[in-house]
Parts: sequence; C-alpha cells; structure tokens
Amino acid sequence: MMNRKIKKNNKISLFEVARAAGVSKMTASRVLRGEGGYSEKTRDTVMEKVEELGYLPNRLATVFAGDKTSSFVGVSIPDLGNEVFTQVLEGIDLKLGTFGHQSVLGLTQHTQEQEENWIRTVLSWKPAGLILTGRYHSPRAMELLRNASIPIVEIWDLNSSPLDMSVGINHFDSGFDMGRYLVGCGYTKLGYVGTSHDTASAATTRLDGFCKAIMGGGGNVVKQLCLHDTATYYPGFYGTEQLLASNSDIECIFYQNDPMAFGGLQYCESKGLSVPEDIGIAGWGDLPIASVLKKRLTSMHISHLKLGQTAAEMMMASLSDEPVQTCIDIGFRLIPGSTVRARD
Amino acid sequence: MMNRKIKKNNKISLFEVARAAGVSKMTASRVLRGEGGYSEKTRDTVMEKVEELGYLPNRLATVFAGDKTSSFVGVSIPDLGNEVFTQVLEGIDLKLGTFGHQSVLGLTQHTQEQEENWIRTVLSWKPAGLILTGRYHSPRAMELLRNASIPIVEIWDLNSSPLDMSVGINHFDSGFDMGRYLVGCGYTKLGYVGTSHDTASAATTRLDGFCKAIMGGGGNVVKQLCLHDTATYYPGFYGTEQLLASNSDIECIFYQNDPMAFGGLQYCESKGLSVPEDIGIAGWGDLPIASVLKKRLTSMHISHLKLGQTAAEMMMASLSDEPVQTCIDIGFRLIPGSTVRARD
DNA sequence: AGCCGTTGAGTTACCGGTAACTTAATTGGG
DNA sequence: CCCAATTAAGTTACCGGTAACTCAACGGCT
Repeated sequence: MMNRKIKKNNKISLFEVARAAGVSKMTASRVLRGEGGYSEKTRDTVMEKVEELGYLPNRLATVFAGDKTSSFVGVSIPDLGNEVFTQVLEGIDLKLGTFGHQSVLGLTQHTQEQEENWIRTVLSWKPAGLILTGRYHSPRAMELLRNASIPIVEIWDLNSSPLDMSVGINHFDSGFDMGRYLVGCGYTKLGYVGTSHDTASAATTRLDGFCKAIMGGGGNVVKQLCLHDTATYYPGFYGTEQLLASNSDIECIFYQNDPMAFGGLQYCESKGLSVPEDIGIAGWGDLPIASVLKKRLTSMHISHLKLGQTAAEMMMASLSDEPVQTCIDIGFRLIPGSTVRARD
Repeated sequence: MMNRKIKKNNKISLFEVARAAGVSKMTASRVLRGEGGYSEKTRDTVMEKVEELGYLPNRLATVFAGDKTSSFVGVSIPDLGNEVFTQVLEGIDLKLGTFGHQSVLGLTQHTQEQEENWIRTVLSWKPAGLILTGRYHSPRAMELLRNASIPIVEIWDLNSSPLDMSVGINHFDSGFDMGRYLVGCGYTKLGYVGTSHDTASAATTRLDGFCKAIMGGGGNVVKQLCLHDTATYYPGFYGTEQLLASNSDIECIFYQNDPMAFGGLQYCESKGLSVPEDIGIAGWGDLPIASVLKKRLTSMHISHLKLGQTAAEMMMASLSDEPVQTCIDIGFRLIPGSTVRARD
C-alpha cells in the first residue's frame, strides 16, 4: 500500500495553485471554468501552475458548494448475468460518457429491498438523476424517489404513468404477439420455461400476455415452469427436461429469453428431438448468439443498446431542461425464425 | 418533469432536524452516527424527527468535511459485450455492496485514452479506491494513479509489480498451457481467431504464450487472425470462414474466448465439418454456454466471479488497513473437452 | 478635466456536515 | 457537604470550491 501518508502532502487545492500563480482563489477558479474576467497573462500563469502542481479539482466541493447535483447518474440493473441488461447498461454508460457523466451501478438482484437500499444510498450522493430498471418499487422507495426531485428514467418495462420518464417496451404485448404467432403456426399445447418467481417483473408480464393470446386462440399453456435460477443456458436445458418429463405432449416451448431457448435447443438435440418437427422452440430478446445458429431462432427482437442510449438521452435532455417526451416505446419485432413450424 | 422547484422546499438538512428536535446540529449529528454523548430521550426525539421529516444525509458534505474518501470505488472494464468482464464486474459490485460501497463504472472500450479520461474524472470524486482492468495504462494515467494515494487493484492480467495490488491470472501461461495441450494432441498446424489489435492486452499475451508452446513443440501457428470487431459469436463464425478459406490445411483453431469458439463450431457445422475429426476447436474462458453444448468445449476455466470478489475484498481490506497480499493469482484450469482430438 | 463603462481582479459568505474544544448539569467519593 | 469526574450537551472553525458583491485601474468621450 502506498496510500495514506502522502495525502497530506499532495493536498493541492485551488488555493495552492492560486498562491503559486500569485492570484486569488477566485481568479484561479474563473480561469479553470473559462468564465472570463481575467487577462491572458493571468490565465497562462494559472494554467501553468495547474499543470506544474498536478492540480485535480475536487468535484465534491463544487457540487457541495453550488448545492447542485453531480455528474453521477445512478443506474440500477437486476443482474449482469443476463445479456439483455448488460447491453442496456452498455448503451446507457457509453451515452452518458459522451455527456461527461458517470454511472453509479446498482445490482438489485431482482429484489425491491435491495433496490430501496441502493436508492437510499445513492441519493445521499446527490446524483444528477436515476435510471431504474422496472416499474415496480417498494413504497418507501417510491417516496424517496418522489422527494428526490431529480430526473428519473424508468426503463425496460414501459410505464404509461411513470414517476418521471419511461422508456422500454410493452412486455405484455410482446408476449401476446409471440403467443398469437405461435397459435397461428398451429400450436395448441404450449409450454413456458423461465425463472421469474415474482409477479412484479417484465418476464411475468410477457408470460401473461403470452397466455392470454394462447387462450384466446383456443390453445392451452399446459405448463409454466418458473425455476429458481438465473435466466441463462443451463436452466433452459434442464428446465426443458423437466417440462417435457411431466408433459410429453407439449408441442412448442416459449422461453424467457434466448439463452434459455438455446439451452432448450441443445436439450432437444441431445435427445434426438428435431426442431421444429418434433417440438417448437421460441426465445425472446434476439441476442447475439442467435446470429450463428444454423436455424434462425424464433424470437422477439429488442434494440437493447438503443434502449439504454435513449434512456441516457432522456436523462440528459431533462437535465438541460429541454422538452422531453416522458414516455418512449422502443418497440419490438417478431423474428419468425425456423425453430417453430411454418405458418399454414 | 417534477424536478427543480421542489428542491428548495425539501432541503431538509441536519439543521432542520436539529431544530425540530430542539437540539443543536452537533447533537443530531452524534445521534445519527451513534457516537454517544446524548441521552436516550434526545436520541428518540432526533430519530423521530429524522423519520418525520424524511431526512436524507448528504454524504457529499460528510466526505468533504472530513477530507476523507467516499464509499465509491471506481471500476473500469473494457466493455460489457464480453461475458468475461460482466461476470467479473458482477463479482466486484456484489462484494462491494456487502461492504456498503458502490461501483462507479467506466467503460474504456479497450483504449488507454478513454481510461485516462475516466480516471481523471473519477478521481475528482475522491473515490475510496480504484479497480482497473489490465496492467497497461497511459503514462499520464500512471502519474495520476500514483499521486492519488488511494488503494488500486489491477485485475485480470496478473502483475507481479503492480501499482498497488493485483489479482488475476497469468495469461501467457494459460495460452502456453493450451498450446502445449494441443501439441500433445498431435496438432502441428494451428490457427488463431481473435479480435485484439493491441499489443497491450491480455488476449495478445495469451496468443504469445500459445505461439511459444506451439513453436516449442515443433508445430506451427499458420495464421493468426485478429478481427476488428467485438469478441463474440458472429466474429468467431466469419473469422473461422476467413481463416479456413486462406489456410485450408489448419487442423485446429484456438479462439480468443468461448463465444468466438462457439461461432467457429457453428461455422464448421454449417459446412459439414466434423469436430474434432475434421478440425479441432479450442476456446478460452469456460463460459456458461459451454454447459449446454453436446460436446464439451475444450477451454480454459477461470473463476471470473471469484476474481471480481477477490478484487473487492482486497480493496476493502486495504481500506481498513488490514494486511493484504498485494498479488493474488486466481489460477486457471484446462478443460480437455472433446472438441479437439484425444491425446495419444 | 471630469465622468462613466469596461476589464481584471479581490473579498465575503456559504453549502452541510464533523473535529475539537468548551460549557453546564449531574453524579459520586471522601 | 464539597469538589472532581462524568455526562450531555453547545460553539466554533473548517473542508474546497463558487455566487454575489466590491473595488481599483484604465481608456475613451464629451
């Protein structure tokens, strides 16, 4: 460790710079902010000393002094094991970066309790704004958010009456459309494999929409399997095994996302089941892996990166008091693929 | 937008709480920090008012006042498109969270310039420490880091003479071991597909180790393909196509990571090439996708999550002045798999 | 010459906590 | 019963910037 002691030495604050340059703190401050009100000679002297002393501004002081907000944006994401969210996060962070803002990460692990704790903590740092995944928050969190009086973007799950702003897709509709499509393909006995064990989640909303479409189309969602696991490859694999073991008459399976669907595909292949002849497989999210499969995976395309970027843009617009559309639907697009029967 | 105006109203600072409770700011401060030096009655009154007024402490002020560091830890990661890094980041953030610290994210996009800019910005927030991916930083970044006098953990690429602390693996050795293993399988004409176009990267170091082992074993790395793309599925697919188009005699391909290797597998399957009969495929990283493939992918296992957690633990230990091992090797384990020929 | 506007500064106060010190009230021991 | 030790507070100053104000010097114009 090389820390601690040095601290007292390298306390190069604006004052030290100003003294070295033979001016007052205020003048140095003005130079650094390019505010004007100083001669060229003074500016050069100050900048020279800044360089010489290796002065690093203390933004804490700036924010604190001005009683303004920082250039932090708090970003909460359920987890990073799900590629969907990492893409969204990447979109957010890169876009925020272009505006000189930083993301403070919060992994909620799909619990409102963790989210609430994180919100409380991050608010104490006076962030410029918050970007939250999902529309469901604990009552206390809601109160904190309402009192925070900073811009808030709720992403992922489109929210027609957001706390402040919202961008995402209508998950119910996306599930519904997939259901309707599969019904149109002639399937009547469907199954579902996912991991959400929570009514307040987008995946559950998709499932609701899916079921409605199936029922409405005269089909039946024979079994909905919600595993206690993360939504990735292997749970898709063994979830499929479980599903088919108890309900061998299922004709087609809808998965929470593409990695799970891929796990299902692999299970089918390992058991000699042909897709789509013996069983149909439909994913959700249209993730990069789909690009290399020999059969195009039936899925639902969402522009994750764009979603994140849009969230960041809304945040920035709101911070600069530009007019902002409070609710943006990113939309989705069904990828017919060839892992389900062709439509009649 | 519901922001701005309210701000002036809800400026509930410690002073307001203290006044409401009929005590001084200092007493309220003591109560909140549980420092002692107050009666039970006073404590109850203060806590009641805190609750009633919805007081949220301003940590900016605390940090600023004490001239101490915050509970932020800056975490730089090349990108989030690579599952390897998202797992590391998840490990870091979850572990930091248990210590009440937050991650400030920085995506460097594999450039030292971006890293340097991010370091400068994040340092101005007086973070408690920094966790950086990689051992290569720009000269100015190095200077900033040395002067920062906060704990720094360099991860991913093990660094025997780190700035402060380091945790990761020896990439050269991991590449070497893979090379030696493949030579042992009887391969003499090897190929490589990756995306690093940068000498200062762990992937390049792996490739160096790989080449050394192959050469030393009497084999030959016929072609090294470094695409200008992100290291995921599709580049693995078309990279394989390119590689085989120009060098059809290659017997085995080593990939920068598992997703690329999977892309390669898919390419081979699409062309009717049998793996490992016609061509050998070796990945790196042992990512979740490997768990569902019908043939175990030959790869190199690294505990990404543990790497992240260890980094966070080292950081926390250093912050609490506990003795810390400055250099931790997380190690790797070769997964023989069955996508390369069996050893003689 | 006298006046005023502009330029290039400096001064003061403050943001919201906390360290360090002081002070008043209560308790306890000899 | 009085003085010392303890408890439960209050006061002051400060962290590092910046807003808002003040001030001096200069030059151009009538």
